Amino acid sequence: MPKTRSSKPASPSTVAEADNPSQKREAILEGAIQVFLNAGYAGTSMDKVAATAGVSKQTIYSHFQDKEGLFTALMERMTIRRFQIALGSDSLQGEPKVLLRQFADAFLNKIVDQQYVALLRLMIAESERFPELAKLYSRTVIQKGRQLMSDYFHHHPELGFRDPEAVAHIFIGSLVSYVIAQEIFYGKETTPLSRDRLIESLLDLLVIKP
Amino acid sequence: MPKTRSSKPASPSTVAEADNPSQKREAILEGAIQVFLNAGYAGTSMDKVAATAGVSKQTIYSHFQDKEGLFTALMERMTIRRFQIALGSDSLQGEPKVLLRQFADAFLNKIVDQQYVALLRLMIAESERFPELAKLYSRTVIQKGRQLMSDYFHHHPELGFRDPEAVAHIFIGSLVSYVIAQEIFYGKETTPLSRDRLIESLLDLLVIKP
DNA sequence: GTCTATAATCAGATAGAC
DNA sequence: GTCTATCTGATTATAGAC
Repeated sequence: MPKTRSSKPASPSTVAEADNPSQKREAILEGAIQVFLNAGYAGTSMDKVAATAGVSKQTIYSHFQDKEGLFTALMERMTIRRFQIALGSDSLQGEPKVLLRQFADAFLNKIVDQQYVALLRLMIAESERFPELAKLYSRTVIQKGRQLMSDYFHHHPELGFRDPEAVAHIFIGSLVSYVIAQEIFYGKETTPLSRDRLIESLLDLLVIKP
Repeated sequence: MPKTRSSKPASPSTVAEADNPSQKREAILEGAIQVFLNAGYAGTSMDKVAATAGVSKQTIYSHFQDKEGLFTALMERMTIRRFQIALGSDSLQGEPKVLLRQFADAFLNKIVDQQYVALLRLMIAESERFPELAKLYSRTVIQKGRQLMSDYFHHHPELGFRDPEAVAHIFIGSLVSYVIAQEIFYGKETTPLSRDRLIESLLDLLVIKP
C-alpha cells in the first residue's frame, strides 16, 4: 500500500504544529504501546517509555501533555485501529450455519492475540480512572460488534429470534467471556475448554436443529 | 474510643503467633478491602490503608509481610467468601424454565453489586502480576459455577445439550460479559440493554420452544 | 504489639543548553 | 525540537521508643 503523503508539499509554518508528522511521535507511540500493554498504567514509567522509544523524556513531554495524555492518545488509537480491522467490514452475509462459525472462528483465531488480550485487560483495569476511554470502547467496539451481528439476525428471520440485539450480545459475549476465562484467568491451565466445543454448542443453540 | 488492650491477658508465647485473633488484623483487612477495591493495587498506599483501618503503618507490617502479602491475603479471602455465598449451595433443582430464570435473576440482582464489580475489575487488572490469585479465582468461582450448572444440565437430558459443560459456559459467560459491558464499560449509559431482554433471550435459546 | 519518626528509592514533571 | 541534568513529592519499608 503506497503512503498517502509521499508528495507532501512544504508545509507553511503556520499550520506546522497540528500537521507535523515528526517520526518521533510515532516512535513514542510505538514504544509506549509496548510498555503500557506489558506493565499496565501504574507500572509504566516515562523513563521506560523514553528508553523503549529511543528518545529522551523531555521529547515525550513536548508531544504529549503528561502521562495521562500519552495514555489516552495511545488507547484511543488502538481502539480505533482494532475497530477498523475487526468491524470495518461490510454487513455480514451467508448462511447462518456457515457465517456464524466463520465469525466465531475469526474472532477466536485472528482477532484475539496477545495484544488484544493485553488491551482488554488494560481497558478494564483503567476503566474507572479513564471512564471516557471505556465509553469510547463501548461505543466503537462493543456496540458496533453487537449492531453488526444484530443486523445480520434481522435479515435472517428464519432463525426465529424475538430479540436479535439481545441474542447478538449472547453470541459475542460468550466469545469474549471465553477469552477472559481462558486467557486472563488462566483457565487454559486450570479448567480448559476447547474452542471447538464452545463453537459447536453455540451453533447448536442458535441455529435451529433440523 | 477506649483502647482495646486495657485488660490484655498474658498470652503464652508458644502458641501466640499462629492463633492470636488480634482484632487489629480484622481492622486492617476491612480497611484494606475498601481502599484496594476503590483505588486499585497501585493506587493504594500503605498510609491510606493504615488511616482507613485506624492503625499505624507499622502495625500492618507486623501482620503482613508487605503490600503484596496484604493484597493476596485480602483477595483470597474475598474470593473464598464470595464463592461460599454464591456457589456454596447444593445442586440446582427445579424445572429448567424456572430454575434458569431464578439463577440469572439471582446472579444479576443479588451477586452483582458494587463490590463484586470492583473485585472482578481488580482481579482482571492484576491477573498478570498475581497469576496465582487469578488461578484461584478460576478454580473456585469460574470452575465451580460452570460445574454446578453443568451438573444440572446433565440431570435434564430433555434440554438436548450435547455438551452440557460448554452450554454452562455460554449461559454464565453471557451473564458475566453482560456485567462487564454494562457496568465496567458503562454500557448502561452508552448502549443500554435491559436485564429482562437478556434473560428472556437466554431462556428462548436454552429451553426448547414448545 | 503498637506507635512516631525516618531512611531510601523512585517517578512525574521541569529548566536550561544546543 | 531535542537532549542532559535536576527538582519535588510520594511511597515502601524499617528503626527505635514504649
